[in-house]
Amino acid sequence: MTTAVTGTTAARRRLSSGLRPTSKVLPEHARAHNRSLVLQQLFHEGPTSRADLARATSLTRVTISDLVSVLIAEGLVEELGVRPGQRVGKPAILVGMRTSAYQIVSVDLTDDEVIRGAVLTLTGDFVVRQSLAVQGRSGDDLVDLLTRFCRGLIAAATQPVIGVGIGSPGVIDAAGRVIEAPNRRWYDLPLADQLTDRLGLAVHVANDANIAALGEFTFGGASGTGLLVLTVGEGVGAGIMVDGARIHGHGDAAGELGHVTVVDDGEPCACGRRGCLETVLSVPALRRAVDGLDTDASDAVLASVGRILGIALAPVVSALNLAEVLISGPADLLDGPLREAALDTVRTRTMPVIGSGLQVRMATLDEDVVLAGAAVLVLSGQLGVS
Amino acid sequence: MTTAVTGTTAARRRLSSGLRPTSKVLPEHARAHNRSLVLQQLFHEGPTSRADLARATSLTRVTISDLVSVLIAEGLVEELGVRPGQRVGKPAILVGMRTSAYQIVSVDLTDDEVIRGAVLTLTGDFVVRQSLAVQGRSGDDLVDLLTRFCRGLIAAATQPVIGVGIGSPGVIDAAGRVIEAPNRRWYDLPLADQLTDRLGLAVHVANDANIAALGEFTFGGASGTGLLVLTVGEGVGAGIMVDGARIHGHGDAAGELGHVTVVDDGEPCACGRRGCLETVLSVPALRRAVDGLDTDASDAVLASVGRILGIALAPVVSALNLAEVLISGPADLLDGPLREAALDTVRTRTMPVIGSGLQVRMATLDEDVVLAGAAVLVLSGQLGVS
DNA sequence: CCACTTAGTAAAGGCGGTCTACTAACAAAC
DNA sequence: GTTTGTTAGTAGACCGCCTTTACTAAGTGG
Repeated sequence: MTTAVTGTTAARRRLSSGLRPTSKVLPEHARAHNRSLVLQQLFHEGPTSRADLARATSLTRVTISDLVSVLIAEGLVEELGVRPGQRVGKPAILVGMRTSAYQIVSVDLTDDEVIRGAVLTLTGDFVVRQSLAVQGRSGDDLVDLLTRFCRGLIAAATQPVIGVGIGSPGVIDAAGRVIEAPNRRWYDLPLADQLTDRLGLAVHVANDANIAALGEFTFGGASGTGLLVLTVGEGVGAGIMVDGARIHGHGDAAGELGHVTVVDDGEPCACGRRGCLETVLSVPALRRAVDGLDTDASDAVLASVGRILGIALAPVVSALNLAEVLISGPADLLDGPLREAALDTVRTRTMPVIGSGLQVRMATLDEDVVLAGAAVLVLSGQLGVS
Repeated sequence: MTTAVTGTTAARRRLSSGLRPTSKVLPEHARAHNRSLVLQQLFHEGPTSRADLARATSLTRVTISDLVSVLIAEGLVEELGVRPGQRVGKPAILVGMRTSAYQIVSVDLTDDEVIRGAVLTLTGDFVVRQSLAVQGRSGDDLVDLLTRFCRGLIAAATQPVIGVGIGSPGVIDAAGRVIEAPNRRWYDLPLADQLTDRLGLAVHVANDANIAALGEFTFGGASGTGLLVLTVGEGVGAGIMVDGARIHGHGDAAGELGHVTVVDDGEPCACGRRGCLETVLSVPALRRAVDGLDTDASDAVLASVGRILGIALAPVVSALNLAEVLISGPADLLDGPLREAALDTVRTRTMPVIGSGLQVRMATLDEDVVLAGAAVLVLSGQLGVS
């Protein structure tokens, strides 16, 4: 039964929608993309022959040879001799990324009192660590201090530095402009641009909790198609990757989970409201809650916090169809009844399709997540690798 | 005070992470991209001169002329004569997209009992509507019926059809393969490919609730950088756009909000669990809840559902830093105390940065959201426009 | 030793953009 | 009425990027 209703329903459409900033693409951008493809392959699969690169990227051997020769000339890639193991045909010459020939400078501004920094190889191995007391500095003073700190790290690097990555609390846009970071008294500050000028080196800046997800994705082997990394410290933050990309959000404030109300009429929060996730899940709050309790009682408390967390996570996990939730912070508090209760709660509060495949586990990079994430920021910004 | 801690912390990294399917880019892809850029501009801004297109895209006038001449040859674009209004210099010739010279076929499979379809112009105006009783068909039978229905719509089109868009319940991957749609008895069915073969036309298939977000984005003027469209009908679903892209999720099941537990020990749900969002927010549930109540009592009930919804949405809004939540469904139930309570609840349960900019309003496309969204699927798949 | 296989390179060709230089068509100034 | 200046659009030369085709190089296996 086919009802034909030739209609003239006037569409009430507003076609002139917001910004659509997609910009033009030139052949040279295609080249850059393919170049990144080669580096990505070498980065993740290790030494590979040109022919194999061609097969993996579906580019021709000719193009690969050309790209590789440029990368070799730049010093990013080197020939590693013939591939061992006998096969038919001409033996392949392996080429590999010179992951220890360049280094990355990473800075973690999460802590209010101390700047932590490191020099890393391209594979995320730590070469040098430094830290510096903030001593109450903020605003421009802090930028100056940060600049000096970066210079020190760059000087401490034992190989050429390809860029500087910085993870900071606050709302930071995709260009590395700090929209607001109250604790640092930074408002509408083009931090990445300023530091790029001062250091003469590419500087990338992003929210600390957000890039923790990048760190776990690239160096922790986490999902990428559906990952939430919950950073539990003085406060609670989150970084999310879905469909292979980091989520920024409408106002670049994605991941601000710490101040979602989770307890009605709960404890007062530093933000002025009550019952925020931070009032139960931050490290100080947890320490206070379990202080002086025996194991059983403490486990019960931690499990109850885990259930609260699970209730808050369930809608997020469902909405985004996440594959993994990683928790980053002190394992003695988080990696036990709390984590298990959170997982159970999310599972029971979501449909099987969503919950059954979900993992809730501890982050693998511990207190280095943010430094690792900042390194990924540089890797992906400078080399297109992550 | 700089503490140098030259470290050898062995990174416990697992670089060989999951799939990284980014594929090669050729100059012709760049061409296609730039072509879409031109169409996008014409689609949203209306008739434009070649010179203005060049300025808007930052391509050169030469390139624009070339692209436009191809588009004219294809019949997608036409010259519209000299731009009215005197200015210095040679008068510009306006070119515009021939939005009514081509049509789109859209199908909405949301309803279990009736297939709804339409022929639309490229700007989303309805030209023809048809519907067809399902009469209990499912599985391959339903595919056959759907095929015939599409043929009928294509025949009913008054202009050449550029593609077919289909919105269906269930889990559907990016290639239009139905992973599972239990109500249709479709499991692991390459629906888009099959129909493309049978119809000889590009067919795009995606989850109905997911593409509702696309529809509201393109034809409803919604955000695109942070949008959640909640579809309330027999069930409850959602579609999400963040950072300009639709979210698919790890298992292509993003947006499955209907079966998140929101009431502890609540009503039993069709899914076998209890207290799912659907048990309080679906249209049948709402109708039952307000049946026979006077206005005040009914408003109170609706507001309480709104609060429940707000509690579930708050973590999602925070995590994604959404700009808008649109509710699609019967306005008499949804657009009153329910919507207002939901907005209030989200505002009070999130930090000001997140909640203050948030809008919670009714969707603008009513029961045509899914058809509109399916049209956007085609527009964006075939022309790169949305 | 010779066929076969695989790796890598060289040369020619096609596509896609830019840059430069041109013509076309108007307004305003003299 | 001519000149000047501005803007729109096009033609040709050029460069970058990838492909196709054809080649050389270097091994295995009969």
